[in-house]
Amino acid sequence: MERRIVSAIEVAKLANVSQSTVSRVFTPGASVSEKTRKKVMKAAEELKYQPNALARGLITKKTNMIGLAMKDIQNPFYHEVLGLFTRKLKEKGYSVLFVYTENEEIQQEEINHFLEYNVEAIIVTDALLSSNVVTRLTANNIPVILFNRHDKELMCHSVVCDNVNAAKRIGSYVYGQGVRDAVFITGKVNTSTSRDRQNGFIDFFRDKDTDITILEGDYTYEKSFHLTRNMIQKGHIPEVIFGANDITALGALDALKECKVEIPKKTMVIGFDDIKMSSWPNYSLSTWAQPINEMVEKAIDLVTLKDRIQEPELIKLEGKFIHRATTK
Amino acid sequence: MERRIVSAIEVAKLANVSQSTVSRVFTPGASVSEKTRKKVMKAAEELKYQPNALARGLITKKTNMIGLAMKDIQNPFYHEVLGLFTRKLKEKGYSVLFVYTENEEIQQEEINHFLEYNVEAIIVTDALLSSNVVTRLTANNIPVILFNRHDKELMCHSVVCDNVNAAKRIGSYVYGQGVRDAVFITGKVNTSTSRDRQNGFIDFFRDKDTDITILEGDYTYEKSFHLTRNMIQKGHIPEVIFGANDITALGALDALKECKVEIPKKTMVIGFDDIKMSSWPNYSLSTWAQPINEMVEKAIDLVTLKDRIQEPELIKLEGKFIHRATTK
DNA sequence: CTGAAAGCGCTTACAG
DNA sequence: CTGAAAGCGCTTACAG
Repeated sequence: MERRIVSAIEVAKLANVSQSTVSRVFTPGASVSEKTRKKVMKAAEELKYQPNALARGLITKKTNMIGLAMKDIQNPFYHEVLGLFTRKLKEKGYSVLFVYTENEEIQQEEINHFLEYNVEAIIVTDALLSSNVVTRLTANNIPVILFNRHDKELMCHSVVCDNVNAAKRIGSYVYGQGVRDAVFITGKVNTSTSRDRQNGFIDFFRDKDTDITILEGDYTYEKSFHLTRNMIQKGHIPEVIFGANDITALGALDALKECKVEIPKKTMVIGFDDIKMSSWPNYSLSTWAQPINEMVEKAIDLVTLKDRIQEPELIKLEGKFIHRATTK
Repeated sequence: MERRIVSAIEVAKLANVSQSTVSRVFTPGASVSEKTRKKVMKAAEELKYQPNALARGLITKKTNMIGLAMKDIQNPFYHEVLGLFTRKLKEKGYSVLFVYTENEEIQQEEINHFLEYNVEAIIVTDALLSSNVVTRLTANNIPVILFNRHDKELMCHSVVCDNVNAAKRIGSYVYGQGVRDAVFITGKVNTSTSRDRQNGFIDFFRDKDTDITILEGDYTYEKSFHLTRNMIQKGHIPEVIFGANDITALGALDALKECKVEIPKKTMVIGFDDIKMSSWPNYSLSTWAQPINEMVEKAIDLVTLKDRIQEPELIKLEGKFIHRATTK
């Protein structure tokens, strides 16, 4: 049994107009008389007609599809991001062609996928692209947007939270609380987010009388949990642990709890992202909330606005500190 | 600047063959001489040619796109499900057209979206469809698969974990541990998953000397947390709390902890799904692991196998109990 | 405002 | 094994 597609021709016959007219009825802005429009709509309804987006895309070269690539990780932050993108793109009439990638870098294979379907832009979140992939895409006039990542080498747009500044302000806050022994647990060190947060934090303390210890994590809960526990078992109990993201901070928090360290009295814990779980009573983690609504909107603007910016643009947004039970 | 698409014609010119031949080179199984194939491939490489999936889909009526619809919820279980679907579908050469829906029921609007792009099947997870939407889809010969939901009224396939039986076995386990006072916290009561788990649990205890209390939750952590805390504050501390899913159980667990109830000595806690967080040391939640790998595979088989089953099929898979720190 | 016609980039019988 | 041609379902100048 073949899938039967009702075409504009059938509607045209039923409505006694030409196929062109049917097409016009379904093209916003085309001139059709009200009478004709009604006649056509009635026939279309009857036949359950629906314009074929493929045929339309073929001729207009506007597919209304956006490629979204994401790396497969545990961070619920990206789940929220995905939800926002999908919804807001739909509002603007775009569909999302979705790809999960298992590699740190988006592969040519996945990009080809997008290319075959003629997506109008590619949004990459929590993953990177090699520069020749970007070059190729840009040559094809397909804008690429890095979300929550940036890379100076790459000729593409980026939308990020101002991680450096956020980390500085966190540093300033804990210093004000009297902290003289701080730990930063990194995420994956090759990510700009982890680097920026680390640099901002260190930078604030540059000429202060505070010890900063950097522990190399990988954005997983488990790694962070073990790093923290090891540190405590070696006798080092810092006054604050700042995790490169919430998941990292949560791992540290649980390790502290297991070791019966008083929180926040003895040790404060701060994360980054403000994922849903951080607000759970059991955790009540202080964290930096990324302004993901605005971030997603900016990203979408970059791909949908009429006159696209050609120069790679780096958009930084602020966000804010959320004070909960793990800070004084 | 227009997006320029390299077409088969350009490749044909460069390789000195007809456009049909170029097409054949890119059609698996078509007969082309090795010599011609090489010549064409070389030209294609040079021009960075890529067959246009839209044009191909238009003529073959095989778009290789699968529509995936999901409701916007906090449960990381669905994040894992999404990841598995995307990866496994890609392996089989399918793309995923993704839609998040905010409503309990997938709307006509979203389905139209899928229809316009001529998806070959629609997979719906954690959401429902109205029966006339399904009828319309089936009439168009587009198979619909409910994942982790089922509905007898609907003429579509379903892939679920055998929730009734799993809940029975959980009942049997805790009864064996001497439990005579059990609480079940439901999820959204209009979901088959919550209903089945509840029914299985109750069913096991039908003629046993055990009190069963049903608390109506909604699959959120917060609701479950408050339900549990209220119950404890009223003086009712049951011997086991079985949550309709892990998030629900986690909410209950945190409430118990806050009230200093000994776990699992005084009260055991059991969830359902085995999301990643359940294995975190701080929680170490006992739960029922759904066999999501197999479930996803079965679902994909249903849509990709050559001779599709016409009769709506309900596939039930077992899964297994994961014993952790919240049970004796 | 409306119709006839060309064309988007492909696949696939049909010949040879 | 290969080419010429028809056609998938649409949009869009071009006339009228």
